[in-house]
This record gives sequence, structure tokens and C-alpha cells, in this order.
Amino acid sequence: MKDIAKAAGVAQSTVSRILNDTPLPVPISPETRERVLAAAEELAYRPNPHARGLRGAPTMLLGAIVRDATDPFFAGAIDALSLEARQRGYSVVLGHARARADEALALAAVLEARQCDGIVIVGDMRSQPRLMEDLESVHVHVPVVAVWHGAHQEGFLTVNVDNRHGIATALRHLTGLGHRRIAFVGDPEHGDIRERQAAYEAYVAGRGLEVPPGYVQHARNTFAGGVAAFEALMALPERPTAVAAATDVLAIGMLHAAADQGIAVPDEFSVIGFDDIPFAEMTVPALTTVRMPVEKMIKAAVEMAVDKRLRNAAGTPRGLRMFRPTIVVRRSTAGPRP
Amino acid sequence: MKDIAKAAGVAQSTVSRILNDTPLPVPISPETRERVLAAAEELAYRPNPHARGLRGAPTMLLGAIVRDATDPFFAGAIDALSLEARQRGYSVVLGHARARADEALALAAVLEARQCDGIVIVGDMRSQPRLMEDLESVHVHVPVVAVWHGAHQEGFLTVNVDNRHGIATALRHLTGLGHRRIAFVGDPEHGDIRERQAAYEAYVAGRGLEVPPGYVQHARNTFAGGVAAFEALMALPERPTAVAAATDVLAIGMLHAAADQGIAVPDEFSVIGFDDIPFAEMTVPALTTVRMPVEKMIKAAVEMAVDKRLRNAAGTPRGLRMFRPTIVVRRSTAGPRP
DNA sequence: TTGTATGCGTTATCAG
DNA sequence: CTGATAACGCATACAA
Repeated sequence: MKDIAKAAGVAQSTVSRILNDTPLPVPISPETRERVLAAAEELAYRPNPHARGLRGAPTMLLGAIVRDATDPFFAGAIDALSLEARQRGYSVVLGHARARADEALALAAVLEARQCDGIVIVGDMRSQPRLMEDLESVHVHVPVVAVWHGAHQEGFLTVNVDNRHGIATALRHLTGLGHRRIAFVGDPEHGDIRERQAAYEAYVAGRGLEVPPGYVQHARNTFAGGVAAFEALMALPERPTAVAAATDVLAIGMLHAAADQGIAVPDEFSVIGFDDIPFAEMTVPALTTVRMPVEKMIKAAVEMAVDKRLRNAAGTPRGLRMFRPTIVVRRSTAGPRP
Repeated sequence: MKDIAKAAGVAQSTVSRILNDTPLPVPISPETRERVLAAAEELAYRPNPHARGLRGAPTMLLGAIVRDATDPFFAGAIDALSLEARQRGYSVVLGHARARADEALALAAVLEARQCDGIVIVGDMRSQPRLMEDLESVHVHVPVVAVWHGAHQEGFLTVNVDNRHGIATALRHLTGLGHRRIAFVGDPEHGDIRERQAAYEAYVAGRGLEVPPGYVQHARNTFAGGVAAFEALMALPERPTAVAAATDVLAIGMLHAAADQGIAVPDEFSVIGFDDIPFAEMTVPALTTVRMPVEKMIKAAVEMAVDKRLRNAAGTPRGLRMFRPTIVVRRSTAGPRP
């Protein structure tokens, strides 16, 4: 910028003014502008973000801390996030928190967060307390919004899905089909999943359905976890006729395991998932599931993270926004065998 | 930092020295250090990255420009990238280039690239010429490495897979099983995919296999694209008995379409994919495919992008590193019907 | 209408 | 051993 000032034969401050068309008291510059713009073009001028940042300008960076970017559901969320961010002129910096061991590293990412204009936490991560603490302290300066965090957590802005409603819808679908022995599979390590499990328990209790021991299977939230859970279910003395999986990933693992064991879905066993990841439509048979309004939720999260006006707006009590999932009936559910 | 200097009763420059334990000519400071460190802790000091950056420090940011973060294969790549970057202390900033229309936006991301210490381009994007031009100009200052870019492109560091070998291996597997009518499906828009198609054509020509019109299907690289391609193949007067899909995504779409039409895989039709995305193991039936050494390749890319010493090392002529994929035989391939 | 000077938070150089 | 001070690139209050 100094160079371009020299090249155009003006002062550096003038260049700054022109390049940002600063609103001046006395209107504009007549043709000096031309010269400056030309010189800028010539020298392929690129503003230095650091210098701007140092002056207190927003960084246009949005931090994303993702529980597990490997999970197809979160992968989709990242995609949506990056898209939404971009539309607002923001870029996304990624911060894994893949494993426990990563805590310290994730920490570093968060601290670096001072570079970010906002942070969004994708997926419940309360099992990493130090991370959460740090996030809270960061939240004093930059907005931190938690998406799919299970219950609302004090100290953060929250965007959540109505897990209770989603699970209830899924179970209603199954009972409507005639099922009465319905199992549940999920990873209790995550708060959002625990919320789904609680919803399952509330539902079956309310309907007086049978839930023999073993009907609630805990499994890591991976395809392999789904396979294992399915096998455990089939080994039960009183087999369920259907299962509500806490996520599509689990459901897909179960579909695969069923095919492996020669158990026909949906004729002999029904499976319903949760999330509606892109794969869900392509499984064999196509998966009935509960659709998560990912784009809408991510959009809300980005809004809360970057738009200061919206953050404390009315209608978002305590910074919580809740979304409703909807059921998508495909081919993996049917009535139980007579 | 000014505050902490005041608090410790020393000069601000001293604080800087201590906090970075700058190698001094005259050794260190005896117990002033204590005081400063304590004060720093007290005031929860966080270095300002902008100020550092302004002084020419590396940003520890790695730019990633991904062709389509929605694609499960690339999603996995992003994950691996972020992991590898983190292990080296880098963070990843994401830059989509999702659609044509995004070019301008992607551009912005690239320009912002000056903030990055390196850039890795994930997937061929030569269909976006302006983007590539800009990337080249950026490459003058910061290393740009292209992964899965198809042919080596002058002006970039390149990490590629041996597509020819991968496809040949897949086809050899199929012919070994007895297939002679083998189709190919891929999205010709992408350079890496075109390379696979060329490999297919070379192979069938070399073996004198029949390739009636329609055996090479062009389809967008999505599940739906796979479905459409399968239907087109089945409508052919002389149906192929097997197909080599350019990617697992396509293959999975075809598996789904086959089930929909009641065509048994692998009994009536064999499908082989390419990439070995995590889901490939979980399809019904499990997908035979060609495994991409994603982690290794990403690791190499990050190395090249970040480690200046490695960039022009011997053994990497013209900045190109090539990897070999390996076949993974599962259940979606078998001999053709007698 | 445009130039000058100052500060943002750090590091590095140069004196004390 | 440590304190002043310049410089990094930009925006802006102030002077001309």
C-alpha cells in the first residue's frame, strides 16, 4: 500500500481512503482515484488481514469445533456450515476434538479462537470438561454457539433439535405398524444421544410396552457399533421386532449386519434411524429415518454466531433455538410378522 | 502484554523475551522470570496472532480448497487433513469450491490464502480456470499442493494416485472372475476421473474386450448419478455383466438401483468401486473396491505444504508424489452367470 | 481535497 | 541482565 501510494504519487492515507471508499466529510477525490485504483490493480494489491485485524477489524473467520468429523452426519454439517459461512463472507477454521487425548490440542485451537469472530460447537462435547471451560471463558469475548448439544447449557448460545419429539415420532410410526417389542441403540457418551434414549424410555413407559433387559443397547456411534448392537439384539431370548437407532450410522450398521445374518429387513425386522444422512436414501433397503433439519439449524447457528443484533433478540429466550425433526418413511420398516 | 509488564514492574520488551524464551547473548534472567510468568498467568495472557503475523510469523494455518465437501470421499479427506495438520500444530481453514458459481467466492478464499502457510487443493478443479490461475499466482509465495488432481499440473506440487494401476487391478479382478462384458461409469468433468476412464479404455482395448456403445456411462458423481447410470446400463440391448465405477459413491448408487430393480448383486451383476470410503464396507452387499491410501496421501500433501525442506527434496521429481491403490475384495463381485 | 502522525501488539535491534 | 525504540500494514483523527 505504501508502494501503490508512491506509484500514484499520493499519500498512503489517501490510498487507504480510496480503496475502502471511506465516507469523507468533503465528498470524494476526482481523478486521483483513477490513478490510485490503477496502481493498485497494477501492483496486485492485497490487503494484509493481520494489519487489519490488529486495528480491530473482524477477522471474518468462524471457528468450528466438531466432535467427530469422520461421522457422516457431522461431515454434512461441516459442509452446510462452510456454505452458510461463505454466503456471509466468512471462512471456517476447523477444530477437531476427535478423542479425549485431543483435549489439549483442541484447547489450543480454542485459544487461537481470538482470531475468530464466532465459534460453533458441533455435537455434544461435555465429556471434555477442560475444553468446555475454556470455551466458556472465550464466550465472554466472542459468541459461542453449541449445536446438537443435547440439553441447553448455561453459558452458551444453543441450537438444538427436539429429540423427544423426533424419537416419539419414530416410535409412534413403529407402534402404528403394530410393533410392541421395540429396542433402542445409542451411544450414551454423548448428551444429545442420552436425550434420545431418555425420550425412548419415556415413550415406552407411557405406552406400557415391553422392554426386557437388553432392549437398550449401548454402542459406539460407528457402523461397527451398529453391527455389534444388532448381533447383541438377535442373541436376546426375546428378540425385538424393531429397533429405533439413535443415529443413521448405527442404523446402517444394523442393516448391514441383518443382511449378513440373512435376516430380512423389513419383513423380519424393522429399523428406523435418526438424522437422515445422505446415505440413508441409498441403503438396501432404503432407511426409514427421522430427518434433521441440518441446513436450517446450521443457518441459525451461524446467524447467532456472527450477527450481533440477532443474538439477544426477542423470541430466542436464553439464546436457545429449537428445531423439529420430521419422519421420512422409506423401506426399512414394516409391520411385524404375524 | 503491556499490562503484565506493568504488573511485574519490568519493561514490555523483557516480557516478550521471557514469554518466548528468546535465545539471548547474555544468558537469561534469574528470578524476574518468575515474576513475569506469574503475572502472565494471572492476567491470562494470550498472544495476539495478528501482531505476530504482522511481524512475519507463520500463521500456522493451512488452507484447504475442496472440490465438494459433500462427497463422502472428500469428507474423509478433510478429516484426515485436519488430523494431520493438527499433529503438526496447524489449523485448517476450509474453502469450498462447490459449484461453478462459487468461483468468485472461492477466489476470495484463495486471496485470503495469504494468511495461510500453505494450501492444499483437494480434488481436480481445473474446470474453474480463474481459480486455478489465482492459485498459481499465490503459489509464488506459499506452497500449493494439489491432491487427486489427475495428471500432474505444472506449477503445483502434486500428490496423486496411480489411477491406471487402480483401474487395471479392478478390471483384472473382474476378468479373472470370468467377466468379458464390463462397463464403466464416471463423471468426465473431473480430471482424475477422466484418467480412470482412460485407464479403462486402455485396458479393454489391450484385452480385446467387447465394448458396445453405452458401456461407458457418464454420470454426475453422486448417488443419484449412480442410480441413473445403472438404469441406463440395464436398458442396453447387450447388458454388461459387471461394472467398474469410477468412485464408490457411484457404485453405491448402483447397488441401490440394482436392489430396487430386483437384480441380484453379485449373482446377476458385479459392481466394483474405487476409493474405499468407510461406507463401502457397510453396503448390502459389501462393496468390492479399490482402496485409496487417503491418510498416506494427505500426510504427504501436508508435508509438502508445510515442510519447506521436504518440498524440493530429491526423490520427488518436479514435486510429484504418486501412490498405489490396492484392491479390497468383498461381496459385490462374483463370476458372471453361466 | 490530501498529507501527517499515531496506535494496534509483537518482536528485534541497540543501547544502557 | 534489561530498558527504550523502531518497524510490520493499515485506518483514522487531525492538520493543511
